[in-house]
Amino acid sequence: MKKLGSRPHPSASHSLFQRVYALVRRVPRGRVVTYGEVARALGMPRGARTVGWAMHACQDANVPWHRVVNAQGKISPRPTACFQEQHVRLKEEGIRFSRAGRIDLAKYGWKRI
DNA sequence: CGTTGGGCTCACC
DNA sequence: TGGTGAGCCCAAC
Repeated sequence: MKKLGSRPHPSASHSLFQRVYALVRRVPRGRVVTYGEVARALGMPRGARTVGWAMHACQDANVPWHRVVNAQGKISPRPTACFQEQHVRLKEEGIRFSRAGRIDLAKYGWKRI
């Protein structure tokens, strides 16, 4: 018997990436979610890295990629310029960063995910 | 059709 | 608070 684990949509017409984008699009201004939360919401409890890669590949301007941070409440470090852009965008939305560069997920985390 | 690697996470020091 | 190290998933090659 093969057990494939929890798959929300065995016959998803859209790719996983598209489902990631659809979910992230719902994150409201001034709120953030973590890669792991998005992954779990889509039925992949351990697919956080895949979500990260999906965001990396995202070219849809309607997807607020900057509202996705890591489980520590920090912007995932990467050698590209969008690292700083993410910080700027979040601050513009009113999100506060601790001196260590962390976001209070209890306060700014999107509760509806 | 096997490998690779990425905006990750979690469990431990 | 910070650093490792080992899993994990999926699209690209």
